[in-house]
Amino acid sequence: MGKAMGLRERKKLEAWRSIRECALRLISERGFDAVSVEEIAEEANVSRTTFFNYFSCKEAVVFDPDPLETQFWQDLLASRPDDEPLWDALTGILLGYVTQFGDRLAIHKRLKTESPAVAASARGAGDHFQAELRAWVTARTPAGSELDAQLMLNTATAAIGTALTLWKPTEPFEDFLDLARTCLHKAGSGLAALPV
Amino acid sequence: MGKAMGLRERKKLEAWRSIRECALRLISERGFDAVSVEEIAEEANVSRTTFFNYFSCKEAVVFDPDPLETQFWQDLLASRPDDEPLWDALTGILLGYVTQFGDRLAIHKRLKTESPAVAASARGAGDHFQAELRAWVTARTPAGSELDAQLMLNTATAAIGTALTLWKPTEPFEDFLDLARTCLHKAGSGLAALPV
DNA sequence: CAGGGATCTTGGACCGAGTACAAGCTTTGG
DNA sequence: CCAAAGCTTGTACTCGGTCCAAGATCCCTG
Repeated sequence: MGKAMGLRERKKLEAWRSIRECALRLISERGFDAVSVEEIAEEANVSRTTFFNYFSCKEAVVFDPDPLETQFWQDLLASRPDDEPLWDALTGILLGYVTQFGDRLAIHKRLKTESPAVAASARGAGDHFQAELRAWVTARTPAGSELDAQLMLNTATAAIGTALTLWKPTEPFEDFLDLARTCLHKAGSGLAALPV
Repeated sequence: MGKAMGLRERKKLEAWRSIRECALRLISERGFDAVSVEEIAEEANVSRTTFFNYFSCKEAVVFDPDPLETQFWQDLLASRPDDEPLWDALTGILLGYVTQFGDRLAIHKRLKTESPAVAASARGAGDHFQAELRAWVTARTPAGSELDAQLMLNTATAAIGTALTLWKPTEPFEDFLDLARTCLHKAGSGLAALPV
C-alpha cells in the first residue's frame, strides 16, 4: 500500500498530519482547553470547516489514530492463530499494542489527568483500537461462550488500565511493560484456563 | 438528617428534583439530543442560568445522583468491617449498589446505547459512585498493596460492566443480579485470595 | 490535452452548550 | 425589622459543531 496514491490522497494525508501536528504542538504548549479549533486550523493553513472534515470533533484530533496505525492493529489481530486460547491472544495483542503505542498512551494519560472533560470524550470517541478489538473478540467467540469471552476482554483491558494508572511517565517505559505483564497475569489467573 | 432543613434548602431540593424530573421526561420522550437545556429549564419553570447552577452540564441532569443517594453509598461503604478481605468487600458493595440502583442503571444503559456521545460524558462526569468507591479503596489500601487493590477494583468494575452489557432490559432484573454474581465470581477467581 | 464530473475547500450563517456578570429578589439571622 | 448572605434571572459573549452554496482542485475519458 502507499504506492499507488494519487495526488489527491497524498494531499489529504498531508493535510491530516499537518493538522494533527499543529494541534498536538499547540495543545502540549498551552493545554487542551486553551487552544481553539480556529487556532489549530489557522496554524495548519486550513479552514475551520476543513478541520471538521478531517476530525469529527476537537478531541478526535488528539485521539484518532494515524491512518497507518490501523493497519498495524489489523496485522496484530490477524496474526493470532484461530485455535489460540482467547486469554493468551488477548495478552499478546494488548502487550503488542502498548509496546508499539506506549508513547502515545503516555500523552493521552497526561491529557486525561489534566482535564477530566477530555478524558470523558477520549473513552467514547477516542479508542478506535478498543472498538476493533471488541469486534474481533465477538467475531471469534463461539456461541455459548459470550460471557467468558466478554469477561476476559474487559478484565484484560482493566488490567492494562490499571498498569497505566499506576505507572508514572517519569519511570522507564520498560517498567510500564513489566507492570502491564504483571497486571495481566494476576487478573487472568482465574480466567486464563477457561476454554474459549 | 432531612429534619432541620430550612425553607431555602427545601426549595433547592425541590427545584433540583423538578428539573431532573422534567429533564428525564422530555429526554425519554424525544431523546437526549432533541431536548435543549432551554426547554428543560422552561418546563421546570426556571431560567437556563439556574439550570447550570444545579447541574454542571447537560449530561449531569441525567447522571448526577439524587442528594439522598449519596447517603446510601456512604452507609454501604461504612458498613464493611475494616478487616474484611478487599475482594469480598468489593463484591458486597457492588452487588448492594446494583441491587438498589439497577433501575437507574437500566435507564443509563438505554441512553448510552442511543447516543455514544452521552455515554462518553457519562463515564467522565457521571459516575460519582465509582469515584467514591475508588477513594474508599485507596484509603483502606495498606502501603505496598496498591497494585493488587487497584487491580481488584478495576476487575470488579469490569465484571459489573460485563454483566450490564450482557443483560437485556427485557429480562427480569433478578437475571441481571445472577449475571453480576457470576461475572464477579469468575473474574475474581484468581484475585479473591490475595491478602488485601 | 481539453473539459466535464467528482471531490475537496472555504466562508458565512446558524444553533446549542457553557461562562461571566450585574441587578434584583428571597431567606436568614440577629 | 433590617442588613448581609445566598439565589435567580436576563444579557452578552465564546466556542464547538452543522449546514449549505460557491468556488477551487483533481481525475478520467474522449
